Amino acid sequence: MIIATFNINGIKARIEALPRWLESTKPDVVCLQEIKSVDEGFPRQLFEDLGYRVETHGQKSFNGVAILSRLPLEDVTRGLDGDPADEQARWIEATVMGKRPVRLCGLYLPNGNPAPGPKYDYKLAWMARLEARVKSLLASEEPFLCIGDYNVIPQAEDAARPEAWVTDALYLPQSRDALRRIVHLGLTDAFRARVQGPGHYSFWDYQANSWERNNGIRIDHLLLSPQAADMLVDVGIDKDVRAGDKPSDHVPVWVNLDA
DNA sequence: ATGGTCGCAAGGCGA
Repeated sequence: MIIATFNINGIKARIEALPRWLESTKPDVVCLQEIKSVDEGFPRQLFEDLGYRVETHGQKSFNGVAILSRLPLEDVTRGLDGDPADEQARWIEATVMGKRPVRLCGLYLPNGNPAPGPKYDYKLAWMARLEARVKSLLASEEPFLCIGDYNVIPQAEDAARPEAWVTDALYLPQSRDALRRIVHLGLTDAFRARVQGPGHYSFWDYQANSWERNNGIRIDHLLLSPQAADMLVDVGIDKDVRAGDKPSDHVPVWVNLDA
């Protein structure tokens, strides 16, 4: 089963590029981030016609996450526990009913810039809530994945120019510590379980010819529970998508799970 | 490099 994460940076702008990638890759399940649309504005018919069930958790203009799935989904929930006042659409969960049911969490972690400041405080608070949710899921002992745009560069090797990010919310020690704390609860970074070394990125800024210069960062991650990690067959980054017509600034990252 | 490029949505914010 191929499960992917893809920050599409606006569903309306990706109305051609997203189906093109789905048709060429045929993933079973995709978590989307930054749909930048309310639920009613999401072009669900387009994806249903391609064989996907569509579950959205949208918001006007900003944020917004969704799950596309060729397999049945059960127990879909929206929103991350821990702050009832939080109205930003950044979290969706569902159980994917394949050979073996897998709990799937799709997330769009806050960017946090500028740091320090209220946006950075929100990022760190959101990561604390994520940590609590992961602890709870681990206690259930069911296989699960937390995948999406984490807006965190885990290590220097995950940036082409780490020195350019030292004061950025994506790379500040507090951000990296918070992510490391979550991973060390017992999760596996699927990409790093299979691929070592520098030069592997999932985002290239639209500005300053970042793509042409390969000035990228790896911030889109698939974290697997121990039971899900045991099912890991393969991983990949669909880098070529960034060179297509009207691309997102992120590319899809995927895992093949024996599930 | 107090810009540079996008998306949403219709001016300015977010990334």
